[in-house]
Amino acid sequence: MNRPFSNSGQASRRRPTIDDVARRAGVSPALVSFAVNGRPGVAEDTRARILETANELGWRPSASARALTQARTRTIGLVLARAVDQLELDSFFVRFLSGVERALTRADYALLLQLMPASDGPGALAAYERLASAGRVDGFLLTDPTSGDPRLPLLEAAGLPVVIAGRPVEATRFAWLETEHDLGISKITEHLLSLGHERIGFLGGPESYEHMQRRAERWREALARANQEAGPVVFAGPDLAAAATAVLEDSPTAVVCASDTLAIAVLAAARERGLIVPHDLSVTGFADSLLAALSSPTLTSVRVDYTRFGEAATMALLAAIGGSELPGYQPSAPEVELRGSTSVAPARNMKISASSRV
Amino acid sequence: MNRPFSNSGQASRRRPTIDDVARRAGVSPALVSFAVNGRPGVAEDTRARILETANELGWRPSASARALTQARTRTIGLVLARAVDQLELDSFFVRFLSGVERALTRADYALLLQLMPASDGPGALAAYERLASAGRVDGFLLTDPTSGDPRLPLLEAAGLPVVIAGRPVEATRFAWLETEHDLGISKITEHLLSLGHERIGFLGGPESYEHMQRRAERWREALARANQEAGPVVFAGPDLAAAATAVLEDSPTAVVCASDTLAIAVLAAARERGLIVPHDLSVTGFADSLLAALSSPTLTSVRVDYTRFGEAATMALLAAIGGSELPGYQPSAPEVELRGSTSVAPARNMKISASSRV
DNA sequence: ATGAAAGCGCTAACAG
DNA sequence: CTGTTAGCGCTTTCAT
Repeated sequence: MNRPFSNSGQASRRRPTIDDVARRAGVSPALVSFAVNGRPGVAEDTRARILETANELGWRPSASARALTQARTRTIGLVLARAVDQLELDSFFVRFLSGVERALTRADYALLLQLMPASDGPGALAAYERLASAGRVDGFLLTDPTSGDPRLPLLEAAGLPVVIAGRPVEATRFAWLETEHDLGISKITEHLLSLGHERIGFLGGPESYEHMQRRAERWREALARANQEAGPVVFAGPDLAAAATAVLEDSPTAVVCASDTLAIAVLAAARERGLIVPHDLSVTGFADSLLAALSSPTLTSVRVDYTRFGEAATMALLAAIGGSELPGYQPSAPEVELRGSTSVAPARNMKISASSRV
Repeated sequence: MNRPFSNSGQASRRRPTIDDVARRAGVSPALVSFAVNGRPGVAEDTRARILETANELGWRPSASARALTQARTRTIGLVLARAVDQLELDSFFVRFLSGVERALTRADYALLLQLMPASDGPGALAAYERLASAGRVDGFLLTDPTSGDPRLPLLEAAGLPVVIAGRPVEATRFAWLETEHDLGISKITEHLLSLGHERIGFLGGPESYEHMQRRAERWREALARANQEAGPVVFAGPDLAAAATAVLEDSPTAVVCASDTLAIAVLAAARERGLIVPHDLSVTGFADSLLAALSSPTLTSVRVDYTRFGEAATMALLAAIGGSELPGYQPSAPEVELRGSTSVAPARNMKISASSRV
């Protein structure tokens, strides 16, 4: 099936340069530069003539030349170190990315994306190092901060602007911002409590992630507030199915999952165990992905606006790069989307739950 | 939750330049350049000393400066114009991307990724135009070719190397390569036929995509070979649920879906209709995503090696950029992964299907 | 084997 | 308002 037709296109006529435009418009290159950069001090008609000429020639300033003179590439870097299987079903990244792009496009910036096998920790570090020392990007967006995150010292040494999308564990001089994702866990746990569940488990992703620890914490706190003992806690490794099976071992009546994917895995594990969801077991997801609406049963899940998060993080980074005041970010509260995977606790199936605080 | 600690890091000491390295090593800048670029004609010990000095200073050639002199950015562009919801559950892109990155990293190239709302057709075109005319990339990778694809003339005019990941509908001078994804549809349709199904429907994604048309075609051909009439055909728009409902209207006993997501939607629609899968209805997916293994029932699906596809496409593009011979690509045959969503046709539930050709 | 010098395409003082 | 002159950091002839 590999039948290339011919050569794949050569840059025949060379791209026009600012000199071509200047000559054609009968002005100096400098004036062209001023005109296209919207600087004051260019006669209106001259500016118009210049822009028109530029258009005729299809000329735009070369990003490379510009990068050299301004010491700015108009590019930011994002290194994603997660297993392909993980990324694939994780609505976070796609949504986050689309927010990033939205902010970037407005500012005429571009995104340099580097994907890395999650296993390759040193590889990811090297990627940051490479991009930074070659001056390929003006700054980095960091996601998934961990405790003892090795990227922080590396990037502080590199002296590039960085914004962390998430909450750094150790102190850092980098700006960071975070959603109220953990509030979603509090809410959904409280919801389960209000349904009468008395044995609520927690299934998280990799424990090294700060956001996973925090979600577990919120779950624990919510139970504590209700004077309940914590149910089983499992942090999943690569084998989601095994983790899902493990969390069910202690027979919880409900499991709070830190992602929709994990929740789907629990649904599958429950089925194998002969449990009917939500009759015998309530399960909640996180992220409210398309998955949640399509699964069987549909998934009660937490919705967080990751697109706006990506947008805000990017705006913060652009501000840091430009040396301007960091814009504020007021995260919207996560919402619990009630669907078919949750109901009153098994022992109380006959009762009517009076107060469903969500 | 937005509590930046302080300013987000300024480039304190300026990055070292080639002159710094040259001075420190007691040679000329030119020699440093030769040394780091592995050119012959540099004494071994001199080269060693230079490289060591460069390392001490943490110096690497500036990508911007290099881009200017070599008229090459070492960056390729990929513009993705799909709705976030679509991307989110589509294993194609993540896998394809990871293949792209694999090839890129080896060649010390980087990826400029631009995400676009699918709705914004002109926006995507403009994105190509912007990246090309600013010389931000050395070439483009195109996915999802459509009939009358407006990107082709635009990019041919731009004179940049392009490789199409997919099969262009109209003739183009760009190289292209394609998986044997459609063979997967033939296989899976034949499998359903071997199970005795006599009313097999097809649910595809947007019909404008060449690969969707082709899959539908293969499905139809497989039925024709078996002297069967084609069952219902639906190409889904944004509302997957509606499309899934529509394809079930004519009561097929099996539905071949062009993606796992569509298949999951059919599972949901079937449930609503009171159909038991696979007892009353067989459903097949495409892409063999994690989803297929986690859904309920698990999904019989087609596995295509999209990672290798992304890698091959990228290698082809790099070859085109470098002006070297295009490498060959021998796609591996897609495999059908049998799972719980398919079984013998309802009318023949009592029979034993003798020959399961997969 | 090494160095000097001229650009790559643009922007940024500084003059006029 | 507009043009001239230097670079930005690197690569690349062309000498030596």
